[in-house]
Amino acid sequence: MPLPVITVVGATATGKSGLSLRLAAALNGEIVNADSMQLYRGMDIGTAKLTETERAGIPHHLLDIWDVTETASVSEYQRLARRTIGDIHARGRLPILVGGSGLYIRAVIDELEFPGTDPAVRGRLEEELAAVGPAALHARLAAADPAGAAAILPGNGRRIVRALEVMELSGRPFSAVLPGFESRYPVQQVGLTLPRAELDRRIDRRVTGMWRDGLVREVRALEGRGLRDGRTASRALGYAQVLRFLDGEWTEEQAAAETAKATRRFARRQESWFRRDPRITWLPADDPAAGRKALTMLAARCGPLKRLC
RNA sequence: GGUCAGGUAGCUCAGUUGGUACGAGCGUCCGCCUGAAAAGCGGAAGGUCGGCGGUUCGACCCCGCCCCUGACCA
Repeated sequence: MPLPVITVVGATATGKSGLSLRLAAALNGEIVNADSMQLYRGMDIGTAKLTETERAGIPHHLLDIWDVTETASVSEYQRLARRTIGDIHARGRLPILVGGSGLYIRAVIDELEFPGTDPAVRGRLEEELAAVGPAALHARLAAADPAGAAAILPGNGRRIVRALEVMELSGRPFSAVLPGFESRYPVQQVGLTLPRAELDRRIDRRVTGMWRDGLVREVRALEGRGLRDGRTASRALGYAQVLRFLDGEWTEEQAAAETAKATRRFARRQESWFRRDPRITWLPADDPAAGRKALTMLAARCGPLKRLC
């Protein structure tokens, strides 16, 4: 019989970390990070990673496992997270998956399979993309896999390349592996929401705080460890903007303003991603009783809490 | 007080030498999404073209007056 998993999701700055601590303490839980950028070592301030003290003795998993030069991989994350969840279950405790990276969450809790990748094939397709543009590649995809092409907009070069790569490597249409919402674990998902105005205020406050806490210094240090070569890490919110400041392209004030702007945009995308998952139960993040309500909700859904759902 | 420039979408600006505003970027809202996902891609809604009068079949574009902004001169 499969064992349960709790998730805490929602846009950035809604208080997921805080809620997860509360749930972990009350439910004999351990926290599994599902934030794609907190996976990186040394990216602390800009990712609002909980400090050791803030973690309050509650075990946190999958933080600081990648070097900033490594390209992120959902597939690798999926493997690690599932193994971690298995370990937590084996200890008789409750895994709480927390983060704002929607695809990462789904990769863990749903039946998603990621066909392999091949640097040579990928590289060749990317060169081709640069040469002929996305429309031509999209046409080719449409000819081979109409359903797959329909799921990707013609301007989205990156995803077209991946679809062609999957077809070339697997010999199957890309559309053969598109997912539904089939949970792999009995999962209870808690989502935190905020009114836009309040969300934006919190984002501004958070960005200001990051600058005050030394984000620029952190980026400088990471630069020495190859941040600029990192395909994923160098594009992270805050980090990308500080790099442009260090390049003299932007003033420091501009970099901060652009970070807040990009973060607002990101938060909209997160909401739109999570919104369509019907399994999520949403709670207002600005409700002081949100934590208690989450626990009540979980208790109602799962029966006596001691039995872990 | 005078001269000049300018007042067009929430913002920054294009544009028509008079014939229903082709607008663009940003913002906003919405959506998409399987090995880069804090990435990538798309759609929509927004305008009495500063105000009032005049000329004209017809004015955002011409004329007059007024208001506002900026620069310069006094």
